[in-house]
Amino acid sequence: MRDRIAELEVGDAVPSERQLASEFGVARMTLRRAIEGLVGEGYLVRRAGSGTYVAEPKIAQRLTMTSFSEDMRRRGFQPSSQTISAEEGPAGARIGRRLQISPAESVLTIVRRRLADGVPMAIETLHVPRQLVPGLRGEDLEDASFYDLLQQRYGITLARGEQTIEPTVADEAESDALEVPLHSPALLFERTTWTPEDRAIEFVRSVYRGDRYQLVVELEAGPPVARRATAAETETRAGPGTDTATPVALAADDGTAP
Amino acid sequence: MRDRIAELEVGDAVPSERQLASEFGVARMTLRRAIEGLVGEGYLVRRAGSGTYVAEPKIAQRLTMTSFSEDMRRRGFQPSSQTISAEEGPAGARIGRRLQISPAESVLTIVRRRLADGVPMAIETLHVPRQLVPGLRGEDLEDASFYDLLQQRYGITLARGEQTIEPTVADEAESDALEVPLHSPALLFERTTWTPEDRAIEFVRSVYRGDRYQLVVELEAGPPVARRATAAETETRAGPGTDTATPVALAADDGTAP
DNA sequence: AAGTGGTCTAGACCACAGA
DNA sequence: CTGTGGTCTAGACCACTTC
Repeated sequence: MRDRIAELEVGDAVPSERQLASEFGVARMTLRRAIEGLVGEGYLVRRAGSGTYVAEPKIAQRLTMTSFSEDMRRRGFQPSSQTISAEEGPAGARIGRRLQISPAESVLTIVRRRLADGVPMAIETLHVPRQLVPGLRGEDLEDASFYDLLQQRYGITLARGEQTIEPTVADEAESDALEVPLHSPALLFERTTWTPEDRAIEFVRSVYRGDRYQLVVELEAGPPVARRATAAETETRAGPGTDTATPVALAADDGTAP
Repeated sequence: MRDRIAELEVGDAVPSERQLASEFGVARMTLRRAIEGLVGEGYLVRRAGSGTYVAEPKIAQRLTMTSFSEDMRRRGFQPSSQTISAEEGPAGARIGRRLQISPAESVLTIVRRRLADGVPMAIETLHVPRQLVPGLRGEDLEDASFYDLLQQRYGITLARGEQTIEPTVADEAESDALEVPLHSPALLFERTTWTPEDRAIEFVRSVYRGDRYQLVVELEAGPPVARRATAAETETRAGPGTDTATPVALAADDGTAP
């Protein structure tokens, strides 16, 4: 199915469900579910009564765990990367806790400067349990992709992550590296990433300069007004109480009704 | 279906699909789709081979356009709100552009201080086209919900919004109101919200104090490695190039495969 | 072994788009 | 009017959980 639509241009109509079903030798309902998946991923758009079409590449094609490089390209910049330092040592209490390993276990710490069109955008400090990436050196990450390396050299795939975002100001080292004045506004990101088996792979701390980096987020109205009202809930919460939307901003685009 | 599961406790097993189907007098496939919807909304969880269960109320029950109040309650605080000022006047170029109205059209501007457990958390400046909310006064929003007002008094529902997030530092007025030192790190949110008919309803500018407010975001791996590769794309983009995940952080939880 | 969700089939009727 | 997607039906087999 993916191969089939790969041949089409944006805006082209996909053959009808009935036609594709007989072409693939499956029932229409079965083919329908395949299309549903592709619609959910943003590759196709349905128009009732008319047909199914190849979708415009979305500005935010399901922004899930996008890489720095891909994000920058989408914004129209040429991404690059400089490894500043690479060290190895015991995790310590804080990093150990984040990576769910013993504080004594060895951790590889790599600091990279990320640039867009040659302009420094962020300082990224990456911590990885050493035993997960034997042989990895700092230079391996020069202008390269850590996630690709994980996948290709170590066979590690990532499933999910949790990230916190908070404002900060650039300290001396950061303002030097980012080439911004001392105490400039900046965004601090901290992220932990896990494998499908719930093993923590990395803890990353990134400082992005605030004058050049902005998060853009699409909001969607929640499900109907349908709410489950168990006895317990009615006690704890005072009610839905929707007033002005709070900035906790997540887009969920699953193709179903808003 | 919603009524049916409303009677159950968290963790309870829902009757089997076959049973519910005959109970409602529909085919199993039909009932299945109903359940799919509820799973997508986070009310139910399926366990293959075992059954379908009433889900834990999620920490982030589909974080879509959550209100300040609801967000604060979820974080365990008691939200409140103080209207600082309410003025009316021509939109001007900037606000007019954001609200897609003429710069001469009258706009209601309301400044509110948002608190959690009595502690100032944010300063929120709300701009609404006057003609959409005739009779609305600043006091109406004292400890009240703007979205509820829109819905109930004016019959306006909201469909989607777009929001930008960037770091900033508190200026004099902001640091006074937020009770933080001058030039403390803060988050600046700017949001425009639309109705289902694509009419802009509000433009909101919020400054959140950085020491007490943090965004937490769950990341998900994208769709398989399947990518559409049209000729045009191969030219423009240098390739997928996944390296370290960039902080553009959106959770999409639609219950389908990651 | 029985029951569950997951998937598929081969039909059917509907509302709507488009010529 | 024809073709399209949207929805529903009444079965079927599978892999899995649970006892």
